[in-house]
Amino acid sequence: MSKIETPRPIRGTQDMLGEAALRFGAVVDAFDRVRRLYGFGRVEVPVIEPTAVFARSLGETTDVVSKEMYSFEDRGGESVTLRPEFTAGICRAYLTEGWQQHAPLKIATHGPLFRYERPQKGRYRQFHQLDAEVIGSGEPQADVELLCLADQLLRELGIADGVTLTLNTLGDGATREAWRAALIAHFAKHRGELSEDSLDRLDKNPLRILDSKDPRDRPIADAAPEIDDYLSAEAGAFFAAVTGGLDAAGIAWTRNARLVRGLDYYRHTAFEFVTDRLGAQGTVLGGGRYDGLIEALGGPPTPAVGWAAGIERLAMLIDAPDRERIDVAVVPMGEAAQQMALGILADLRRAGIATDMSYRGNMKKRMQKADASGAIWTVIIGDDEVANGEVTLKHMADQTQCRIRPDRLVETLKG
RNA sequence: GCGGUCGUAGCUCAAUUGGUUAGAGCGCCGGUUUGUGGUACCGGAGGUUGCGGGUUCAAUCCCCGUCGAUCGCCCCA
Repeated sequence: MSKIETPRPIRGTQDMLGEAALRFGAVVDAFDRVRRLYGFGRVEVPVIEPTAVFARSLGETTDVVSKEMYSFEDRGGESVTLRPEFTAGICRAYLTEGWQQHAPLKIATHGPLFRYERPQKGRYRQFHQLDAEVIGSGEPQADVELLCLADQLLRELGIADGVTLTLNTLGDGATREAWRAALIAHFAKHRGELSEDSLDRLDKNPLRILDSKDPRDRPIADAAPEIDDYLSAEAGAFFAAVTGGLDAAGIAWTRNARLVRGLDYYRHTAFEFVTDRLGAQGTVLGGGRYDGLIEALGGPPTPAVGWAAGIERLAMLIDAPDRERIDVAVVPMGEAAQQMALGILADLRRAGIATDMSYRGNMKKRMQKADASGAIWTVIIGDDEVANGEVTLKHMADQTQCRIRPDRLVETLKG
């Protein structure tokens, strides 16, 4: 008989147990708490979408679409894709599910996303994000509110001190086109001096040359035309309203005129919360305004703004959460005690007291497990207790114990 | 997709210039204690040194390939 080979996990996926899972959960819990405080409703959208949802919204030429998507034909012959981001799917739902009637719609979600990339620490093929969006609002207050939400989330996670909000404007459509044309003209003049990567970007994504790390590109990028020189009055006023709102809310920010977006649908506000504690994966939360996206999906002109944050990266930054512990461990000895224990176990749990009982083991084993579980109390049941209709309640830390009637347990433990 | 580093028990790491039964701590299991945990002591299980080739009398160590992790690039949150 040949040995059966255990299948390996797929590259870039994670299995989480113990602290890793607790960290992940702590991030999600904080997000869910804070999003309620801001009146952002929870939504769920599919993990799988027609490929066109992403191809249209992200742009056919972007790396995400051209080489990083998990796309395949389903059994019916339709090209489908595991979502590489949230925004496009949410906008599709906004159009196809009649969510337009709720505009401006403040919504939040979280879950797994998929990109076929080379894995690194904090970068996985199945990764997870938090996501918050305001759809159907062109007011700068929406941008400000989303940034406040992000800021408060980072504060509640205890990582705001190591993180900086960097902010930029990409202007409105006209601004962006004029600036983009000026950038292309500028970079084209220096074609011979640019890195190979940037020559490639010149065709596909010229804005990206601005934040190139290649030393050959830096002087050229630093000498490039500034967005501010192309900003329309309206776009300038919009940005001023956003920064003014942040100042009023007491949120620190720094302007980064080199901050751009890879995806074509962004307008006006672009922002990233960055840290230097995660190496190359320094962006912890990022987003911006994407007024052009819903039209790209065939919908009416609809302003929208949103952000996403990598749960894995946030989970690496927070302090380790306290481990989960139970209140009571039940320790029965013998058949009769076991039956009595099952009743007590059910009663305590129904009363909201976290209670556990080992499936097997002698008393010593069970006490060891009770201790390891972090239980504050143990309920010990042996032949004596069964005979008297009582149980022994022991406080683990004090090592004190007393006999008590089972129907008094809930009251005693809660008091 | 490109370049660098790394891959030894469940985990963190050892193993003299390539040399014979690959070690330790933690963890796990059992015992000292058949109605009492945390500490202590004793004992045990657990490795085809990631996988596949090659060089050599001999490979954890050298070479090639492959898979994986990691760092940077690319991309992106």
